[in-house]
Amino acid sequence: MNETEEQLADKTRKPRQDRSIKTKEAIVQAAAELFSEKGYHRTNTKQIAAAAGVSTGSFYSYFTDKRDVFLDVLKIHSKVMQDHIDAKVAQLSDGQSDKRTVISHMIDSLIQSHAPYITFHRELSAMRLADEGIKEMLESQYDAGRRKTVELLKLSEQELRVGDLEAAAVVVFESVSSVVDRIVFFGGSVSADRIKAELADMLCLYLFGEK
Amino acid sequence: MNETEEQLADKTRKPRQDRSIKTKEAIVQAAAELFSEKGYHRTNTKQIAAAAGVSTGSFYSYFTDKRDVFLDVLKIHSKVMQDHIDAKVAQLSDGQSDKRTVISHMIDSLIQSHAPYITFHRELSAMRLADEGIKEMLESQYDAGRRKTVELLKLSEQELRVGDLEAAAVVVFESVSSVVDRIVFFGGSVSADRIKAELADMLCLYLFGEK
Amino acid sequence: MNETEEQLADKTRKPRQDRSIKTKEAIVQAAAELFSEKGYHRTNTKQIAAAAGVSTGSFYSYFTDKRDVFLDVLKIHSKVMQDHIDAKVAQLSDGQSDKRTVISHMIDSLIQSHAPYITFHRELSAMRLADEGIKEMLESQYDAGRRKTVELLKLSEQELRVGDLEAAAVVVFESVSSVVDRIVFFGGSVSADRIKAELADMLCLYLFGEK
Amino acid sequence: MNETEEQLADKTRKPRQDRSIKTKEAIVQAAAELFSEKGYHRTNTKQIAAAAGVSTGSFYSYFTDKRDVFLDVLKIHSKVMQDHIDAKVAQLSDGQSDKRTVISHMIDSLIQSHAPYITFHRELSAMRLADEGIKEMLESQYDAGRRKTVELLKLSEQELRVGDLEAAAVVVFESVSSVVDRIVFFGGSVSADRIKAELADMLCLYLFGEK
DNA sequence: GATGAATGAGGTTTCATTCAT
DNA sequence: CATGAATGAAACCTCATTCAT
Repeated sequence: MNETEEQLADKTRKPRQDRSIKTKEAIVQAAAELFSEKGYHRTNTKQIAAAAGVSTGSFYSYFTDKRDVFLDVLKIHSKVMQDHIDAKVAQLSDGQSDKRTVISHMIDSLIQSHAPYITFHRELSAMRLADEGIKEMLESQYDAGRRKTVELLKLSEQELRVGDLEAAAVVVFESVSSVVDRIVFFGGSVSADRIKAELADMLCLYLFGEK
Repeated sequence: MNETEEQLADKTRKPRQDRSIKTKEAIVQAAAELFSEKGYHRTNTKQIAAAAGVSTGSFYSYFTDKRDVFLDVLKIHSKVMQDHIDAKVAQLSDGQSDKRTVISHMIDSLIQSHAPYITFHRELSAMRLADEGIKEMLESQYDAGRRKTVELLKLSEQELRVGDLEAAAVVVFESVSSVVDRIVFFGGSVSADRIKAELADMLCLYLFGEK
Repeated sequence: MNETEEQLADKTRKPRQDRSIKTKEAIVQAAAELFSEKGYHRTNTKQIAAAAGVSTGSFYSYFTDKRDVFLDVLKIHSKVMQDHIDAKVAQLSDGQSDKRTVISHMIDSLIQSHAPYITFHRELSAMRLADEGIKEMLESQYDAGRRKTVELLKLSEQELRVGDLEAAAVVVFESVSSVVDRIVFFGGSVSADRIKAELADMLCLYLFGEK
Repeated sequence: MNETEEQLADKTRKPRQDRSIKTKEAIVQAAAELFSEKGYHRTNTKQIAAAAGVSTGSFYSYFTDKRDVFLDVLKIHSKVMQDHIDAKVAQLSDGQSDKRTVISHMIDSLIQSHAPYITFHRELSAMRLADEGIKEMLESQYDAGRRKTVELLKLSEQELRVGDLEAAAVVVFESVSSVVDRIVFFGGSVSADRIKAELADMLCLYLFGEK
C-alpha cells in the first residue's frame, strides 16, 4: 500500500457522493457565518460542527483542522467577490454609461459583496503574521484584485490620465477597499452616500481628469 | 462593603514607587512588541511578563488581564501617532512648501509612525466584534484621525476644490491609511516609491485640481 | 443569538451515552470522597478528575466548575440521608417499639448516614457566606429535615408533652444533629454509648415526659 | 550566635513596645472581622493588612503566616466567650433566681457572645481535617466548654436528675451551641423566642425534671 | 522597622484534536 | 461512517510569602 493509497483511505476525504459534498458545504457555510460574526478565535470547532448539524468527529473527516476550514471559507469568499465583480464589469463595460456612473456602480457592487466578510478579512490580515499559508493566499487574492483593477482601467485606457498604471491600480484598489470597509462597518457621523460621492469624485478626477 | 470597593482596594496596583512605574512601562513596552510581532492571540501573558523581565504575578498586579494591556498599548500607540502627525503638521503648515511636497511628507511621516503597529491595528479591527471597549476606543481614535484630517485640509481651505469637507476627510484618511498599510506590509511587485507618487498625485488632483 | 443560548449549546455535557453517565457519576463519587476526606478547599479539580479516572477536560465537560460538583454532591448527600431516615421511620413507625427504642434507633441511623459527610457539612456551613446558591440549598435541606422531624413527632402527637411543635422540631433536630456530629467526629473522653444514652434520655423526657 | 539569639533577631517579634502591641492587636482584630464576614479562604493577607492599616510586610513581622493569625483569632475568641460565660455564671450562681431563669440567661448570654464568631467556628470545624494544630486547639476549647458545663451543673448537683454528669454535659453543651448557632444564623420561619423557650423547657425537664 | 513590589507555585479553565463505541 | 466522549497541553489567574528599598 503506497502513500497515496493510504491518504485516500485515511485523510480528509474528497467528497464524491452528493451527500458528502452537501455536508462539506454546510460546514464551510456555518464556519463562514460564525467567523464573520464572532471572528476566528472566538469560534470553536464544536460550534461550527453544531451549526452545520454534524458531529465534531465528522468535522474532522472533512477538514484536517480549524485552519483548514478557514482557508476554504477564504477561497469561497474570494471566488464570490470576484464573480460578483466580473459580472458587474461585464454588465458595465459594454454599455455606454459614462465613467462616473461606472465607478459608482463598482463601489456599490463592492459594498454588497464585501459586506459579509469584512471582519473576517481584517482578522485574516492579522493572521498572516502567524501563518504562512494564509499570507500567501492573501497575497494572491490581493494580486488578483489588483490585476482585475488594471484590466478594468485598461478598458478606458486611451482616456486615462495616469502614467503608472500598475501603481495606480494599487492606489485605487486600496482606496476603494478601505473606504468600502469603513462604510460597511462603522456608521460614523458622515452618511454613506456622502462618502461614496466623494470617493467617486476622487477617482474620476484622478483617473480621467474630470468629475 | 460592596464588591466594587473591594476590587479597588485589591486589584491592579497603582504605582507609588518609581520602581513600580518602570515595571508597568516595561510590561506595556514588551506587550506592544510582542503584539506587533506575533499578534494578540499568539502572545500570552507569560511571554509578555518574561519579555518585560517580570513574573506573571507582577503582570497581574498591573493589569487585570491581557486585554487590559492591549488597551494600554493601543492608547499609547494612538498618542504616539497623533504626536508624530501633529509635529509634522506644525513643521509643514508654516512653511511655503508647495502642496504636493506637503502631501508627500505627510505620507512619509505616516509610513514611519504607522509601521510598528499595523498588524496590531488589523487585529484590533477584528477584535472590535468581540469587545465593546475596543470598539469604542477604535471609533474614538478613528474620529480623532478624521478630525485631524479635516483640520489639515482647512489649512488650505481657499484652494480646496472639494465640496463636502467632512466626507472628503473620510475618503482621504482611509485612502492614505490603507495605502500606507499596504506599502509597509507587503512588498508586492510595485515599488513603494511608485505607489507613493501615484497616491500623492491622486490626492493633489482631488483636493486642489492639480498635480 | 444571545450568550445564554450559546452557553447552553456549549457548556456542560448532557450525558447521552451510557459511558457518559458513568463518567459523571464517577466524578461526583470521587468528589464526594475527596471533599469528605480533605475538605473543599484542599481538594482541587485535577485531583477529582484523577480520582475519577478521567482527564481535567472531562471534568469540565460535566461541570462548570468545582462549586458545581460540590452542589451535586450536596444534593446526593441530602437525598441519601433523607432516604435513610425515611426508611428508618417507616420501619419504626408501624411497630410497637416503645418510644425510647424508637429514639435510640433514630440516633443510630443518623450516625450512620451522617458520618461520611460531616466535614463536608461543616464546610458548607462556612461557605454559605460566600455563595448564595449554597446558602439556599442548605436552607432548603434544613427545612426538609425540620419538616421531617415535625412529621415524626406528629406520629405520636397525642402523647407529646410539647406545646410549640414547630419550635420543638427545631430544637430536637439541632440537638440530635450536633450531638451526632460530635460523636462521629471527636473521640473525646466520654464514650459514644454514654452520650447516646443521655441524648435519648433528654429527648424522651422532653417529648414524652418519661424516660 | 546561637539559635535562640537568631530567633529573637529574626522571627516574628514578640511585641514589647506599646505601639507594637497595638499593631498586633489591630491585625488580629481586622482578621477576626474579615474571617467572620467572608470566611478564612476568601480573606487574603493583603486585605487583613490593609484593614489593619499596615503593610503586608508588617503583617509578616507579627505573624509567621496566615494560619498563625487564624490561631490567634481563635484564642481570643475562645477567651472572650469563656470570660463572658464566667461573668454570667458568677452573676447567676450567687442569686436566688430559679433554675429556669438561670438557663434562659445562659442561652441569651451565649447568643450574644457567640454571634460574631459563628461562621468562623464552622469553618474551623472543617479545617481541623487539614490542620492538626487547629484540631488540637478546637478539642481543647471544646473540653473547656464541656468542663465549664459540668461545673455549672454541679452548682445544682443535688437537684440534678441526670446520672452520667459528663455525658450530660456533652449533650447539653452541644444542644445549646447548635441551637444558638441556628438562632443566630438563619432566620427561618420559627421565631427566636419560640425556639429559646423550647430549648429552655427541654433543658429544665432533662436536668431537673420540671419546667 | 516599615513598605509595597515582586515572586512563582499552584490552581482553574478552555478547546483543538483523537478515538472508542 | 457517524458520533460525541475523552484527552491534555496550554492558557489564564491568584495569593501566600519574600525581599529590595
